[in-house]
Amino acid sequence: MYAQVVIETKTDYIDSLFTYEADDSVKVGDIVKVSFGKGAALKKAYVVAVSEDSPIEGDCGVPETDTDAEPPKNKKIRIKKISEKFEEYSLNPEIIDTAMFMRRRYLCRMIDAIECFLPAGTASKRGKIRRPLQGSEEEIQQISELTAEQQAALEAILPAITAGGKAGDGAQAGNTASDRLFLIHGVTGSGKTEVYMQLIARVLEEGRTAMMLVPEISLTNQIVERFFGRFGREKVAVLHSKLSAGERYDEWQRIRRGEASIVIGARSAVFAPLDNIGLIVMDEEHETSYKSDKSPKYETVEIAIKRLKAFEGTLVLGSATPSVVSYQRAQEGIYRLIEMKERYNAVPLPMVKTVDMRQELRKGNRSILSYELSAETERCISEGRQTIFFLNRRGYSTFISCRDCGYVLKCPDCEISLTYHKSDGAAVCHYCGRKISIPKECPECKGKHIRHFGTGTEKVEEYIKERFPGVGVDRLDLDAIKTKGALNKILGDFKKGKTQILIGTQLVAKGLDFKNVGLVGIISADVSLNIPDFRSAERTFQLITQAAGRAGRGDSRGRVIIQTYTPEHFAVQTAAAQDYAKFFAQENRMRRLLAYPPYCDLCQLMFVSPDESVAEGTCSWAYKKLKESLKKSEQNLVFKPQPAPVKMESGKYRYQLLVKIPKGKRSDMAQHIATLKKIITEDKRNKKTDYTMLIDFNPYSLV
DNA sequence: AGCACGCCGACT
DNA sequence: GTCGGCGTGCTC
Repeated sequence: MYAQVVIETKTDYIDSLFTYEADDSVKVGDIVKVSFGKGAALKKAYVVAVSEDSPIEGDCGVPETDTDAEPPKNKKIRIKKISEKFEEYSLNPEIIDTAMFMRRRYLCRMIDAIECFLPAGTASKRGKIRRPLQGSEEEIQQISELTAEQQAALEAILPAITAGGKAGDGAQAGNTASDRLFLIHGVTGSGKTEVYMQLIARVLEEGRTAMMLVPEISLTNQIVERFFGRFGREKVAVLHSKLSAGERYDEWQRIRRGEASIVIGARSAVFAPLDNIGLIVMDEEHETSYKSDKSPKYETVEIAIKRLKAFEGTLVLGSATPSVVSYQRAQEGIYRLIEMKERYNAVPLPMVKTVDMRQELRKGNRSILSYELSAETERCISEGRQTIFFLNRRGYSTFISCRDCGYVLKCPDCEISLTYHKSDGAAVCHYCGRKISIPKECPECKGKHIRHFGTGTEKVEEYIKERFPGVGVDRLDLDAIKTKGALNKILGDFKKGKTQILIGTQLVAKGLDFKNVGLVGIISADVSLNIPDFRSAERTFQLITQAAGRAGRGDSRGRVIIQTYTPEHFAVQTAAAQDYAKFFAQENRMRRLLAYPPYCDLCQLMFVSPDESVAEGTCSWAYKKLKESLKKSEQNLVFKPQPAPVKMESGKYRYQLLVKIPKGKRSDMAQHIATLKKIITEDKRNKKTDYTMLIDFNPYSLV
């Protein structure tokens, strides 16, 4: 009996499988301890395959996907024995299979994929179970009558749940994988959460388990409380990175032992050790926090689908503003689309007005607030209602624009807003690297007022306090909530009415439910519109829609004012009209035309080194190597090396390659990149140069 | 990453 | 003579 294992190690070089002699009890997913290399200490290792007969014939037992598995060159290999079994916990074949999927999809190391599934922290010495949200309240809500749309959504999804998980039956019932993947497009307040909860209840009745994924759970204790109230504390486990290591460990064990059958959490909860998963819900599916920012840079929905496959489970994505990629998948029949258009409590959607800031300038108003937003704020204050100001300010990024006509400098090749680079004194396209000198006058209106801009929430706060003296003003952004408890204080003060005006970034746009907000002011819709990324229109639409959703959640209708220099932009117009279908149609057409996702995949290869010439040199070298490995007709898919938009980060220089991968060619290209990675690893070993290559498929931000 | 092997200079 | 410097290479 032999076992192939992945060794727990931090080195890049060891990303292959090693064979050990094992006794019959060893199974795939077991964790063992082995002696490895020269060292005396035992290392942890994860069993990914077992076989009866002598496997060392060139490591033939290596899983099908492992392209690295070269036969050892006639060197005799001493097969060691597994020393002991790690008894505290183990993984299982489904988890190992998903980890191998991650390795080939994201080109990460096997050990990094496996570690996603492991608990942080260790067992408590005291044997006392540590549980998060111990003091929180259970919110009991009586289940009121479902709306027709909620009912319809349930009826559409329930058959998938009842048909799934019965090994073999699925296919006979005509139940294909796509019949178990749903996208709910439901306006804010259409009652999606109630639908989720009823589906989960049904899954539990079937004796299966469920996952409820939300972006940034630490900001939304509300939903945990609702789940505690509905399903009971014991059945629900909470997982996210803000928990202490101990709490995470104990929750993880409760899940693994089957004590908790519902997991609520942020993206990393998709790795929870649930078995027999019947349902995974991803609320606010368009949120960027579902993409991991560190290696492996996985897409939560892909892990969810992969895991569900093993159990014939059901996926439900929900959003008021689905991502273009997801909605297109629904158009193609990959997801089944469910529309929910009515608001639950029949409060009309807010009145939305767009203010053209160019006109304001002509009227002589150079301040942050337009006359109208200023006047509306005053009215709101006098009526005793509250105001939210929204500004999504990106720290370092600026854009270049004509103050007279609103024209924004864009790359003629990529249709992407150009970024001002001080060191170059030029406008640079972050996609193709093209540099353009900044024109003295506007190419559109010949105006002489071409400037780059920057206003953040702090500047807004300062201005508002001056403009409305004596009014309680607070700010909610990442800087403001650095200290513990600050978030709850800011939210609490606003809820109690201690503060009348709240200024914030996306944090104020997400899911906050304040009844007394009469006005939402979007300080500048242009901030997100002008970031140099092909998704800037999509993000702008989402942010405006979400921010607007904060107004008028009580009994009376709210107002929304959108300030912008580009009122004619379709993202602003469709958001103001609250017309997702129109937005999608136009954006989707553009993506197809320019061959951006969902009509291709992008891959970013980033070369990082403390030595700039090394970063630059290896990037160029890799560019050559990668092109060489491709067919002539495909070589134009690799863009020239260029310094990353943020050229230096924490003392290291960054150069990048972008690869545009045509639809359906992702795994082919991944093979080429995997080969490149191998060459790079060898090169590093030989030359001992200090650099790393980071691989990111469909990065969420190219800046 | 560790860890041992191995081939040159300083020291009891 | 021998101790130990860290350059080199491997890990089933």
